[in-house]
Parts: sequence; structure tokens; C-alpha cells
Amino acid sequence: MLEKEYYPQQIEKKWFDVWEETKPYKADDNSDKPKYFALSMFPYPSGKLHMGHVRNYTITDVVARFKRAQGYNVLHPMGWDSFGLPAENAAIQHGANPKTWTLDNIKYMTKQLKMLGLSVDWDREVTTCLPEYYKWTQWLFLQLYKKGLAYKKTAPVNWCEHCATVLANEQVIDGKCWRCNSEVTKKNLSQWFLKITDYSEELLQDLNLLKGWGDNVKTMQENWIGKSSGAILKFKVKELDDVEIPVYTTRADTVYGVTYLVVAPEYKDIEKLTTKENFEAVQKYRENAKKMSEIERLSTERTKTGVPLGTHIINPFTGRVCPIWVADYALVDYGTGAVMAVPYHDERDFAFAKKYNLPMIQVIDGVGFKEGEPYIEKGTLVNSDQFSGLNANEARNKITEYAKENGFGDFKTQYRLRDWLISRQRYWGAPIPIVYCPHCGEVAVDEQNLPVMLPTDVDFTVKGKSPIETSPTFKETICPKCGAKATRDTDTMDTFMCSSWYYLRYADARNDKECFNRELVNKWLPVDQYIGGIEHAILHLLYSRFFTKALRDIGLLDFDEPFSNLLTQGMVLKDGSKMSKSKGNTVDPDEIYANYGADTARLFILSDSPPARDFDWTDAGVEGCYKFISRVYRLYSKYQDKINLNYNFDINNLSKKDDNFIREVHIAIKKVTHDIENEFQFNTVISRYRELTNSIYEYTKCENEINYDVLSFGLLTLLKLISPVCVFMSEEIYSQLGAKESIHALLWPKFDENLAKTSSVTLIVQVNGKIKDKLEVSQGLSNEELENLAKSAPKTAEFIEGKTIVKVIVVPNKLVNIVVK
RNA sequence: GGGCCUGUGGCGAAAUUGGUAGACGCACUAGAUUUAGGAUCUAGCGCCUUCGGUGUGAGAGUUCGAGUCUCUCCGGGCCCACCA
Repeated sequence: MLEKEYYPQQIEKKWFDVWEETKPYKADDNSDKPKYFALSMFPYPSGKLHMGHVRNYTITDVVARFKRAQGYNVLHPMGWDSFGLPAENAAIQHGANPKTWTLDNIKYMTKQLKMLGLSVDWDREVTTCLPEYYKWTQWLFLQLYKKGLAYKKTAPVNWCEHCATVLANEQVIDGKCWRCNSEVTKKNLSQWFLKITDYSEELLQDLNLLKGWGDNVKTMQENWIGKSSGAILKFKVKELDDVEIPVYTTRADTVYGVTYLVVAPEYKDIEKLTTKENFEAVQKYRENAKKMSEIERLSTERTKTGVPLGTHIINPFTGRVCPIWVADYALVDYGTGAVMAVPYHDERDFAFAKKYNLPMIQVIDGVGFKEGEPYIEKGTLVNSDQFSGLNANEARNKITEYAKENGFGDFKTQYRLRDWLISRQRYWGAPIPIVYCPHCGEVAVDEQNLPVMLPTDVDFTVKGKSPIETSPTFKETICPKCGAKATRDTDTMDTFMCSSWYYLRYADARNDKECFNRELVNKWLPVDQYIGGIEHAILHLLYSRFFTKALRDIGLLDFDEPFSNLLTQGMVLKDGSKMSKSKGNTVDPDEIYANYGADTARLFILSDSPPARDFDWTDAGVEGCYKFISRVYRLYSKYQDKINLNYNFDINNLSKKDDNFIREVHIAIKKVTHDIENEFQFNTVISRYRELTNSIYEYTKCENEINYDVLSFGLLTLLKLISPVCVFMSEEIYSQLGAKESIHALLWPKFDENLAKTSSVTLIVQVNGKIKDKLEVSQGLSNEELENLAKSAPKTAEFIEGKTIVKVIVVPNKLVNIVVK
């Protein structure tokens, strides 16, 4: 028997226990059904679930349940992105063990996720900080290493003093650390990189394959990869025979306007290029640039600085001798680290030339040109010998070709994307499986000896070096090649390494012989629907795409892109502003579960906004959803004795009221199905639930007119339609109605197009496009009949009288527009 | 500076893709029930003065007809940004 009133806590506890026992959502590796992989971005186990998680996982769960009901073999897994700084900070701040801290959090959050009613196959759970997982992260690193895609080099890298570690380019935001927001400086260090730049072009081109991704994410990736085509031009140095300076430019057409050349402070040949007289000043400038943080460099954006080196280049086109300067507006790691300066046609060069009184030559003319102002448009060439008169684009090609023929230049495609720096001087990550031998140098750890276990005998409080350095047992080892005493690499890998392949592991999560079985990974992947936050648009999604392509080339899998469809969900706000601990406007899922139940939380978080938009959490909104569920529940409670699971009625022998009701049910099926399939518009799906519920209340108004088989059809259809969202309530009701199987195992209801049709339609009558009348007419009348009906409608007559009908537009079953003069 | 998105009642929003603008809900108002409150039910609810107009950031255009398409402008948000 159903209780009279809705008590979610009892119901949810009951089914929590049942599902824990029966594990009804296991994905089947051997099923004949078509597969569907629904994936949420896995969480960092920070301690407690927040509403962003609730929104993300509810959306994915409803998708998974919907697809299951449509007959798919669904894989809906969950895991933990569990390496990272917060665990280590907990260790530093209150002496917690990072592993214990992390696993405790996972335990707590797992329970919260289960209480949310997720249809997850928990037997495939992955936890990146456990040796069973990071063994394979290390193994994959070694495969990349063998393929030449992982390499070590000394380079100026981004250094966060606060986190005491280096950062990838993608992790520096406005010159600040992505995690702690403190200033980032440059440090010259020997670090591990992954050659993501080998895939620049493919990563860019294959964005076209991703039809199921939003343009916003694709453009962000496109901009980040930053392809540009230009030319390399080589300049000879007047004072030195053995040095030449290549520059990268997208405006080879302006080469006749070069009046000086700039190299970056870190430019490799800079000392050779500096004369004795200028040496001191140049050194000082370079020291200064080195000390400056990214922020300071950015803040000097408008006032460019530099120092002349004392040497000169010779422009191969003009023979003009121009001074070489060092200036920090030239970037060492883009292009060649040197720039040809054309002050008249580049704003930066213009500002610099103006400040230091360097000459300017106009070589482009066109509309809008003003004497004494930089002109950056692509106009027509002037003062450029045989190239004068050409337009800029043409000249660009001709000039580059000329340089190529004469051996001082070539075409060049350049990308903004840099190689991915993956070393971290931190403890809580996967150790890099490399050994340094005094005889053999850098040597890979034997694959049989993986994982390289994280040591536990470390001092977390050390400053300026990785805690792993303090382990008395970790560092010393023997060389895998020659057996001599050797030392281990004490850095760990960027946690984005762990998250770049976790979705592959779900295909074969418990395999302890291989990273994943090739057949299984090819069967389940690519992910059919990936759902997560927009903040990963570049970092995680780009790295994962790179990993997939690299592993394909290594021969571990056979597809090109990991995520066919991507949904980036909006943020969860509270009363209009972003939820944050500092503002104190967070909402605790536990409290919502306790007060309203998880079904209410699920319903509400899907209800007010479409998934991609920001969602505003309000107390009144939760209250409203709770009332709605209670209202639905009361309906079943009231009619539970009358509901027939095997309802049966003759469609041709029903009252008009029954017909109308049945039609409304079919329309609800149609719309709910359509709205889920059409970009997961759950907000309108929930409106349909409410409409159908209203229809049922309306239908039951007169007790003596109820056909209980028809009512059963309506109630059971609503129950199934609502079941992906209100998972506990629908299961409880269905079971109390005497059903033997789970409502979640039922197939999705089918709608009948004929039954969803109305016998009459509202005809809109317009005169000159303005609505004058609405008529109830029967479905399927001819255009002529409709036209006549419209003309004779009483309200239209006065507008037509005495005027000439110029034209009549008829839209069948919908509208007649009479155009008069 | 470049790119992407966005603008509809007091609020969240919907509109079958060019054909009844505001579905559904929140808030609000009135009534019923109740000792009272809550809950529940019933009705109302864009704006303007009733008839009737008018209305989707502003202005123009295309069209029989524009929230939807085109152009110009204004506002809001996000991402990238000394990339030569």
C-alpha cells in the first residue's frame, strides 16, 4: 500500500538498499543491443558534493536511463580524479595523510552520489590515485616516451611560488596560477614535456568531425591551437659572418618597411650579437626581464622597453642596415624568438619606434591611411621596388617566393600551441617512471616493475622541493640497463595526465594485465555523450583528444576522437550569484536530501533552465518541486486500488472525454521524447510532466465519468515518463501497484501519431497579417473551404467590406491571411 | 583589440524553426476549506484607460506575415590576448 502522503526519506532509503544489493545497472560487455556510453566528467574528491556535481550527474543519469529505456546497452560509470594539490595541502595544514584524506572523501561522496539515485555501474569505478590505476598512467607515459612523444628539456617554464611547482601553459591564466591565483614567474628548469604540438594540425582539423560539440568549445580550442601562416625570413648580421637571424612574420609584404629587428631577452644567440660597449646594458635588461613576473610583463603592455645590442642586420631586399634590439615584447617561444620590426604597419613596432626614435618607412597604402599613424590594413604596396603596386596578399606570396628562390626564406605555418609540460614538483601524483644512471643517462623503468610506488616516508612540510625528495627509500635505485647505482626522477605527473585517459579505462576497469583490452575499448568508445563544465573546454578536452590520437598511433585503439557529443552545462547560482564558500551561499546536498529527498533535488535542478545555461537555485523553487512530486504521489495514492497494470480498452468505443484524455497522453509522450532527444531540454520535459499531471487531475474531476482503464493508461504512462527523473518515487509507486519488475527496466512508451492528432483545429484568421478572429474548424479541410470560412467569419467582415481582396494566404490546419487594399 | 554567446512579463523561461508571443512554473491577488497558520483546491495575473489598441533591447529592411531572416546601433556574459 502507498502511504497517503509522500515521505521521500523512507522511500529513498528503501530503494537505496535494494539497489545496493541487486546492482541493477551493470553494463554488459557481451550484449547484442547497441551500446551507449554516457559519461560525466569525474569529480575531484574534495570532501563533499556541491550543487554543480548534482546538476552534472543528474543530467547524465537521466540521459543514461532514457537510453536504457530505448533499448540501448548503456555504460554509465563513475570515478575519481583523486591526485592533486588539495590532498597535499590537507597533509601540510593538519597533518592528514593524503591517501587517507582522499579515500575518506571518496567514501563519503560515493554515498552522496548513490543517495542521488545514479544508475551507475559501480563495479567499473576508477580511482586515479590508487596503484592499480596509476600503474597504467605510468605505463602510458612509457609508451609515449618510446614513441618519442615524451621528452625532457631545459627551458624557461612557468613557476608558481605558492604551489612550489611548475605549470603548463594552459594552467597560467592572466599570468596567474589557475589553482591559487598567485603570480607566475619564469624559471629555467629541466622538465618533462609531451609533444602535443606534433598533433597541432590534426587537433585543429578534426574539430570538424565533432558535429556534437558546441561551437563555443570548438572555437576556444581553435584559438588555443592558434594556427597562422606566414614566412620565415633570414637576415644576415653585418658584424658577424657566422650568425644569421631568422624571423617569423605573417606580413612578408611589409619587408621593405623593416627599420630594426627585435630579439627576445632569452634569445639563444643574444650574447654573440651584443657588442662590448652594449654588453652591460643588455645584461642588465635581460636580468630585469627574468625577474619580472608574467603580470609585470603584461602590465607594461603599453610602454614597451628595450636596449640596442650594437650590431645590425642587412635587409636582403633593400640592403638597408638596421639595428638589432632586445625587447621583452618579443617572445622566445613563439616563432623564432626574433621579430622584424615594421613600425609603419604594426602597432607594437610603432609604439616602440616612437619611444626610441627609430625611423619609419611607409610601404603600404590604402583607404584610411594617415601620415604619422600606424596603418595595419592590407592595402597596396609602395616603395617596394618590383613589388610596388601589388596588393598585400599577393605581395606576401611573391616576396616569400622570392626569398625562397634566393635562399633566405620560406613559407611557414606556425601554431600558438606549445608542448605540454607535465612534470610537477609535488607529492600527490603519479611518479614519473624514469631513472637517471651515471653511465646510461636517462633510462625508462622496466614495465614489469610498474607501478613505481609513491613513497609514504616523506616530510610534507619541506619548502622549495618536492616532498618525495625527503624519502630515504625512494630516490636510490639501480639502473634497469646496467645495474649500477642510479636515482629516480622525484617529480610527479600533472594530474591532467590521469584524467586524459580515464574514460578509456571504464571499458575494462578491472583488467590487471593490460591498460585496457583493445577490443573492449573499441567496442565502448567513443563516448556517445560527455557532460561537464565549460571550464574544461581547453585543458582536459584538448589533452584527452591528444591522448586518444597518440594512443591510436601507438596502436592501442582504433578511433580518432574520444567524445562524439559534448554538453557543457552551465553553472549553479544561488539567488543570482555564483555559489561559493567565501560568499556563504552554498547549498548542501545532504540537507536537501534530508528535507525534500533526492527526487526533488533531481527534478528541481533540471527544471528551470536548459542544461547549457546557468541555473539559479532558489529555496522557493525547491519547495515548488517538492509540492509537485507530492501532488503526483497523491494521485497514485488515491487511485492505487483502481489502477490496472494490464489496462485494456477499445479505442473506438470511448467517450469524447476519454478520447481527449488519451490524446493528451500521447501528446505528452511525443513531446517528452522529442525534448529529451533534442539537446536534452529537460526544463520543457518537466513542463510536460506538469501538463500531463494537470490533465489527469482534470480527467478525474467527475468521479462517475472515469474509465479506470483509460485512467490507468494515463497514470502508468506518466509514471514511466517521469521515472528517469524521479527515480525513487516512481519505483516505489510501481512496486506498490503490484508490479514484479522495476519501472526502470520497462521500455519507453510509444506514441501513436494518429491518436496524438486533434479532430478540430483553431484556425487563425488574419487581415493584412493582423489577427482578427479564431475559428474552431475540423482537421484536414481544403484550402478553399478554409478561405471561405475565413471570409465569412463575422469579425473579419468589417475589415474586408468595401475593400479589394488582393491575395489570400492559406496555411492548412492553421491560418488564413486575407490581404486587402 | 580578436572570437563566441546572449537580450522576451515582477522573476525562471516557452514558442512545433517564418504563422495564436508569454506554454509550464515561481512570486503576487481574490475566493473556498481551516480556530489560526501551513498545506490543499478554485479563479485571476504583459502593458495601456473600458471598447480597442499595444507589446519580444533600439532603429531600419525583406515578407501577405518577423521573437525567429538581413543590416546598423546599444546593453550583458564568457573565452583568448604584446603570437609578430
